[in-house]
Amino acid sequence: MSVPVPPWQQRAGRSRAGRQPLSLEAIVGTALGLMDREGLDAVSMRRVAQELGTGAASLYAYVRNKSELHELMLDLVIGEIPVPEPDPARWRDQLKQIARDQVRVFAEHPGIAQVVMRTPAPTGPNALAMMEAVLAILRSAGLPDRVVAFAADLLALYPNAVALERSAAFGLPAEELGERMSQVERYFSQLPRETFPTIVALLPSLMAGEGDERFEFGLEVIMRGLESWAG
Amino acid sequence: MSVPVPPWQQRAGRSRAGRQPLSLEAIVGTALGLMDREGLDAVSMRRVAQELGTGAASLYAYVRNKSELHELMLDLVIGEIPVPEPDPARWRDQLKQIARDQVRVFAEHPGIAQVVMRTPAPTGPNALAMMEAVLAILRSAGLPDRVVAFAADLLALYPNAVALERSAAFGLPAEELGERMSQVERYFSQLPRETFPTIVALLPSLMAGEGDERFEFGLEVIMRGLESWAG
DNA sequence: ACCTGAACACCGTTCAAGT
DNA sequence: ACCTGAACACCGTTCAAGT
Repeated sequence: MSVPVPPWQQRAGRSRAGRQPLSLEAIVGTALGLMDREGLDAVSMRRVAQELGTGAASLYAYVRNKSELHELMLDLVIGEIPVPEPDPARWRDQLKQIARDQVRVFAEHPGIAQVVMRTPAPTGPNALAMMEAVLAILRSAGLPDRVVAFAADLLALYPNAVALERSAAFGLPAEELGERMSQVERYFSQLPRETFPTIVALLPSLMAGEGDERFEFGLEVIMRGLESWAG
Repeated sequence: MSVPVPPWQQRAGRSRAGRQPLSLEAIVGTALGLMDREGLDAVSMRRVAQELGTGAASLYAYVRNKSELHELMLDLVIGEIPVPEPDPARWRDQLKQIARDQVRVFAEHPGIAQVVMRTPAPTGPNALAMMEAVLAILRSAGLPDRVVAFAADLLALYPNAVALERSAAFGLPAEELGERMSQVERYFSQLPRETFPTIVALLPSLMAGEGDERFEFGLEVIMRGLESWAG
């Protein structure tokens, strides 16, 4: 039972020396893969290190702390969002499409939305490239500088918030979420009409609409609002 | 050094029996106080129990798990947001004021914004009362039912997201945040003009505007967007 | 019914010691 | 310079045992 492992088998498979040398890229990539498979909570320093065949302490040679690791993961994900060439004639469509792509890419990496809201101002290279494009598109629409700056904020915040809302669902197992939603619907339909007349009256509309329909509505509200400042 | 504590002093001060009997109200209130003083991360089952002079296991007689505790805290906070009587003539102002009050109240309880985005659909009594009021105001504006339902979503999401963004800042000590912001500004001003022409050109506007000014802009965008559906 | 201590299986981060 | 094991001070939740 306690036969020593022969040297040529030691640290096989998961060995850091055997598989891949420790590097920032390997750490961030491993962390991202772990998050994709098991969610953000699984991305602990210990688990990431374990996947790389080392101990948690070794990671601190490459990242200051766990939130720095999170921010590096975020920029990698932002890099997957396509960045269009600004076309002044299609500014509304282009901004909407970026927002849609962002929600889609974030949905492919459940957990990253939790990171983005904790990051005061994403400044990775991919975040900067995205910011440059959004600002250029808004500017080409003939909006005043200050409106451009504030609108860029709003246009980042909204898809982030929607992705975050959706990823909260991903935290739970699918059946638990479905159960919760039908519980909510049942609960709403039993509310006293005297105290909550509007909720009861609007119940069908409140439950209607897939996620995408609601998201598209929000995008359209923002676009119509922004248009009112366009010259 | 190891003199036994006399019986009449045992469990004094923090004693559950002496101070307050264990109850759902006591648990949620203690948890909220702890969050206000030390942030959401401090609200562990163990810390809350410690403040009540008991062990973590005892809390499980009152709440299913930590996230149920979080949701109870959330409804208590939502209860602090003033709910207006719907006045059809002032629907824009009323909706804006609710959004402002929500951001203000959430700012008084840093950490609660993190809870709200993890809660699929807040259904506490205070959340329901707020929802009823928002739906009634939107309906009185003459918006179609489906627009009312979707707009209520959007009008909850936006202040939540803004509060969350601001509370991320509260996680860090104040000087660290200030340092980070000026680091960002310095970094932005050093970006190559060829690669990031729009960021560099808009730098003053990007850095301008207090939080409230940006928040008010977003509210105005949403209101102007919604108006385009009003009959 | 309500409460408890102890246990289980985890955390992030630091640090002295090794190569 | 890079890496490591061990330690420190924590977690949420379960469970058998007590009152």
